[in-house]
Amino acid sequence: MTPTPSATLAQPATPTPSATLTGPRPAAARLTIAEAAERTGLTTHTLRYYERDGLMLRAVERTSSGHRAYGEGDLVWITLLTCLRATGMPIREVKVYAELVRSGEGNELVRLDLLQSHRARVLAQLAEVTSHLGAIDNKIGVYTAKLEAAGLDFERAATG
Amino acid sequence: MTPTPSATLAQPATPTPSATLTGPRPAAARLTIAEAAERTGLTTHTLRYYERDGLMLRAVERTSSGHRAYGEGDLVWITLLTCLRATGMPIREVKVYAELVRSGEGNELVRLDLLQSHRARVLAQLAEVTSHLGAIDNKIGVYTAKLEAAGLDFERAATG
DNA sequence: ATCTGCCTTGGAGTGCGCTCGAAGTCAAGT
DNA sequence: ACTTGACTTCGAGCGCACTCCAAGGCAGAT
Repeated sequence: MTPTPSATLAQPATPTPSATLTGPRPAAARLTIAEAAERTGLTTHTLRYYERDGLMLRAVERTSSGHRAYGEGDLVWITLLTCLRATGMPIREVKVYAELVRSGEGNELVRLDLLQSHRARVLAQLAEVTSHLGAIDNKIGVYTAKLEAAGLDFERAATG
Repeated sequence: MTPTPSATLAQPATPTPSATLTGPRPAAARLTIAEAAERTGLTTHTLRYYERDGLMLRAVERTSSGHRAYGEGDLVWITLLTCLRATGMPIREVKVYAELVRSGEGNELVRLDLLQSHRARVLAQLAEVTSHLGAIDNKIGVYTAKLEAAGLDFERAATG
């Protein structure tokens, strides 16, 4: 394939000055945008779009050449984003949540509220979809019965 | 409110020549588009859009003045449309289904296939949403615990 | 030195599903 | 006769969430 993509970035123990910015741990692995895309199931386009749109907690780190370098924390956050988005939270609301988290401690109650009302909406929507699915199941039952009957007719005709 | 809206249309036993077109029954009640909208939960805009877009089985009947007059069959069909749409079937696929039904008997197997693969997709999506909801529930649990702990601290501080 | 390939940016484009507006018709009420 | 209000059509507009493009930068391989 291609040469190791994260050549300049993933030097496991390099004492880069920015290492201390992320935390006390020496140096976490950094991923290129393509790798992050693969891990998260999003496209690179979408990852850039999310960052542009303010859905990330902070700007993603960069290598010396300006390429994005995703850390473990970024991936964890993107995973949460994906949960919220996949359950139907609009981007504008995800953004609100991100802003709350970004602004630090003290608003946990607001965040909880936001998550809980989202949860309620999701439950309602699950119930609705399930009920509509029931109606579709009925329809499927009708067609199945119809075709089974036709099948019997056919069998009778073929056998008789 | 407004005077009886369906004045010209809903004359229960009028032997209008078009009555026989719908079926052997004398005269089914006909609804204005506004009434149909109210019953189905769609807007009048959406009802017209669906018809324009070929989602209806046939053009909705009209009064002498050109107004739409929805019959029971139309409402039943719209209800099915709503089930399909609410479970995430794209309009283009609903259209395919409508075309199958429109083209008469003989393609029941194809219709069944379509409904069953839709059903499978819906089940998959329900599972996905449910699983992501679980992750969100965890997050909610974390915040709840955090706030409960803070609440205890607060209580201790207030009491002590 | 040049080629390859992944990355960067800002901005434009796409697909879906409505949603709305303008201009006009019709029937009933005053 | 005129006003009101619900309806008609056609076509444009909108919000959402991507998705893509053009032009360019940088690093490693040949």
